[in-house]
Amino acid sequence: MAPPRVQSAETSATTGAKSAAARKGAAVEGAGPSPRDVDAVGGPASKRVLRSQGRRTMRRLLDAAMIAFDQRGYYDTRINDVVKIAKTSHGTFYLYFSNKEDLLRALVTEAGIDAQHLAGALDRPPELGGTPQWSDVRGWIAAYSDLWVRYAPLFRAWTDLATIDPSLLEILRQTLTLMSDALERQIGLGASDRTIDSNTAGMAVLAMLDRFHYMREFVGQPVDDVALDTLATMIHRSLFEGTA
Amino acid sequence: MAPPRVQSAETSATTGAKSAAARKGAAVEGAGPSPRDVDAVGGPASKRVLRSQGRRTMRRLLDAAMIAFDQRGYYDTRINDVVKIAKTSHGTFYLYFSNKEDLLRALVTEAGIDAQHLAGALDRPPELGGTPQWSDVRGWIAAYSDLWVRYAPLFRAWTDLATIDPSLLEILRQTLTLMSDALERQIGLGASDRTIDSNTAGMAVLAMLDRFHYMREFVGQPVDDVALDTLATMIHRSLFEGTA
Amino acid sequence: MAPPRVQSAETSATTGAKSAAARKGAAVEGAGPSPRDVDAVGGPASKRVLRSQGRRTMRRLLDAAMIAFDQRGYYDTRINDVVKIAKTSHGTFYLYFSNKEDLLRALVTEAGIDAQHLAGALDRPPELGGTPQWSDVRGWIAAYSDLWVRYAPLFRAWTDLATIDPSLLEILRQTLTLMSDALERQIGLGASDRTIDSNTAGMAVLAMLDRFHYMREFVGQPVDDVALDTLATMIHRSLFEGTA
Amino acid sequence: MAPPRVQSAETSATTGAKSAAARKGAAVEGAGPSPRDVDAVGGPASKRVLRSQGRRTMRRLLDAAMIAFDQRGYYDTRINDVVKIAKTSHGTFYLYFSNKEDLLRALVTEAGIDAQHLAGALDRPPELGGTPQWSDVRGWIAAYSDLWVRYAPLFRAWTDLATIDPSLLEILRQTLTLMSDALERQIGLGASDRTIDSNTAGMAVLAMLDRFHYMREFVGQPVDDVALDTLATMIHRSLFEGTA
DNA sequence: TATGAATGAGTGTTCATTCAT
DNA sequence: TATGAATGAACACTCATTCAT
Repeated sequence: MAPPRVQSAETSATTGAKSAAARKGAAVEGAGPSPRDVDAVGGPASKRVLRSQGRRTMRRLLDAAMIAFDQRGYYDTRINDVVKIAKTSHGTFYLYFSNKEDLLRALVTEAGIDAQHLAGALDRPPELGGTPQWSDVRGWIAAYSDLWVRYAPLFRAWTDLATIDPSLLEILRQTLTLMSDALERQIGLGASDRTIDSNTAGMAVLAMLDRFHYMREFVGQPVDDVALDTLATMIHRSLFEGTA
Repeated sequence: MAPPRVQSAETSATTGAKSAAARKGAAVEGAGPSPRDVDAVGGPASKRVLRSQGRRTMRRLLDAAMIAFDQRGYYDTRINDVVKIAKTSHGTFYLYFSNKEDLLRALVTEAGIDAQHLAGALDRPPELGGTPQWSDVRGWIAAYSDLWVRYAPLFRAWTDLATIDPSLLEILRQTLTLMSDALERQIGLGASDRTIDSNTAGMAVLAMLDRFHYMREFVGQPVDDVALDTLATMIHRSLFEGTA
Repeated sequence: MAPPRVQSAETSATTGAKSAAARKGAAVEGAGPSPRDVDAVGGPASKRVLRSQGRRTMRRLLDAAMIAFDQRGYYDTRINDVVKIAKTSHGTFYLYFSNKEDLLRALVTEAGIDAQHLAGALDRPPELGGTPQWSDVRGWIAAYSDLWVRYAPLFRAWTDLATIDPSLLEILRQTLTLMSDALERQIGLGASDRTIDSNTAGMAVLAMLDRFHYMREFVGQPVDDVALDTLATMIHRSLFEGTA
Repeated sequence: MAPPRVQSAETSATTGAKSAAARKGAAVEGAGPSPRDVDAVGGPASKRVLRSQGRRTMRRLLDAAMIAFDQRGYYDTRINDVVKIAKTSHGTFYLYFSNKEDLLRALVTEAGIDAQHLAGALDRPPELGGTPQWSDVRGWIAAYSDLWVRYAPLFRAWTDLATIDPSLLEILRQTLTLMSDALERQIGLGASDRTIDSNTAGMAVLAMLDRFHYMREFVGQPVDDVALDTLATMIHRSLFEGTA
């Protein structure tokens, strides 16, 4: 029914960026959107085995939630908003999720899985071996950008998600660490000098990528290829230049 | 949840960083914590002219709010929490602020003023003229770090603040732009090559600094001098190295 | 305070008056209590489509409000009082009305509709054609009296209702004008002399009827047939006597 | 300072009516506005002996209340509104009145005294002896109209005042009875036939006069001489015509 | 006598969650 | 499996009244 993504791939600014990345740099395989079929999330809240109708309803609710969070933010989203968008009823919601938090957890888990794929993809030797090249960096960035855009409502709300419940916080922390560590290892490959602490650097790169997307959106200039190229240059210079 | 991090400058983790910065790099003058006397905020919500007692109560409420936001986040803070911390009554709160949002606006305005001071301080020629040196960069970072720590609860909630009301959003957008532009100008001083779009770079630096603080706090390793040094090196390399 | 006077037509004090009127004078057809079935008020506050259960609950709330307004007056009635009488919950109330004002508007609208029926019934030629006879006048009075008694709590509160919100004021003004104009036309039928301004006279008759009911109730002598007969005589004399 | 009347005599529609009445009909002596000097209301709430400054403050509060009631109605008037208009402070209010009701009682008492004067004035033989003439009736009406206009905010709120507290209710009932009885006696002077119950008639006349003023104001056409003349004719006809 | 500040009981309203059909 | 209706705890906000100066 409704497309599972808040922004359809066709209109997404950085999807363009991504395919550009595929040309310009090395694509990070496996980081693309995992085909999100109806079974993707087992049924976080219920033990019930879902039949196909049930699975469809659940998917509708998840997608609706994503739309609602995108429009009003997590805190200002009411169960009411979600069920209205999903064109279902209040009671039905609680057939699939035990509460709002549970719904959120399901979404974050989905996003976490995609993020872990990305981390896994990062965690492999550079194209030409040895020190990562500009094109490698550009590839990471493209992949991250894609992820960000796909889950923008969750990324935007990140800060608050963390305060909502411990289990959520744990997912977030693990995902963050996973990606940060993967980056750290890549950075370690090239860092000849000891002026740079690769642990710090990994997180700094992640921080920049994450917040840059948010800020650009905030000031009304969504990220484009030019911007991503500049980021790639900055990161490559700061980490790998002169280490040849 | 998070430890109450709203503290006097003397005990702040990164205050150490700051004084270190003063030694290691060039301090950015004027960016230090403006002595926050009782008159700082005129009286954002009320037209009432406040006498000294009234001003003190208002200050108590603002400080209490900062503590409460720090402990539970904006959304989970109840007016009740604020007045309890401020040791005053429910009714008194509404004597000074028309609602929670209004209170938030007052705090954000305060922070915005400090941020503008910082932006102003950034906007001056490097110590030795010409291209900014590592010590200059280290100075910026120290100043920003200080600001972040002082207003951590607000910075953390940034994303959501923006969704709360338009006037708030405007303050945030202006502040962000101001700082980003100041950085952009500094970056323009050194960028000999055109591979880097200094506008993008300015925001990227800001993004990195902002989110890095949040992430480190998030994983339980608050920012320290070592980290800030690494950031300085990364930024300096990415923007000014080889442009001598 | 005042005895709960919201009763079924069968027990109403002036219903006696009305049936008396039917004997003594010409009944004003169509002005009787329209059978107030459950669908009477569509659903003033909500866009929700109500099923039969919902409609019953709404009716319960409307009736309860009438009782509560009768007992304590509009201003001193708490939502709490209404829901207690309706034997429902606080939350349910807000499912049907957006607030106390909205509830009031629904009631006034209902009353307005009945009043318009009455005005319509007034607006027809006298029984014998030509100048209205005493029995015609007695008929008007009986009909009005019935209306007043049925909606006594609203009539009593009239003055204040007008100050509550503009939409309410508009309903009231229209209803008043409608009835006043209908009377004016009737009066015009008989007024041979120009000493009497029939516009003024129409409103004066309405004023007398309305306030007389209130005052008698106020001094503890509810209106009876004797009183209504005297009123009929006064009005008939003042407007139509000697105009044969 | 502020004129003690809500409408100054010069601009009042029916003050014109009154002086007209003085020409057209027989003035009802003693019913004019009693000169309302500063001592008029002793100090209903406090036992304190007021000095001249205190008396002035009290007067300011009473006048302010009248203005506020006129603008927003009794229920929507806050102590705050009153003290703002009186240009005094919250605390001061409670120096003179023990609460809002007390303030209201003071005003109603004032009005009650004026009304009793009017009733007394009514209670005297007609100008020419025997049956009251048109000019007598016109005189009553003029006097009543004056009273109504002067205390319009209270007359308008009448219905609700009655529900506020028993002592208020008592004042109102007495005043109403007093006037109604005076009228009844006048009517009795002329009623040759027994078709009319003079008790009913007295209250009916009062009812008409009272509500007519309100309704005309309500539809935006304040009472004028033409209207009062028509009322006089109607009342005279209904009660005294053909009884010569 | 006057005043700005403080108080807190009382009330309206929201909304996640459960129930009955 | 789906739904409209019902619930009530939780919270925001008001405002008459008291207090301290």
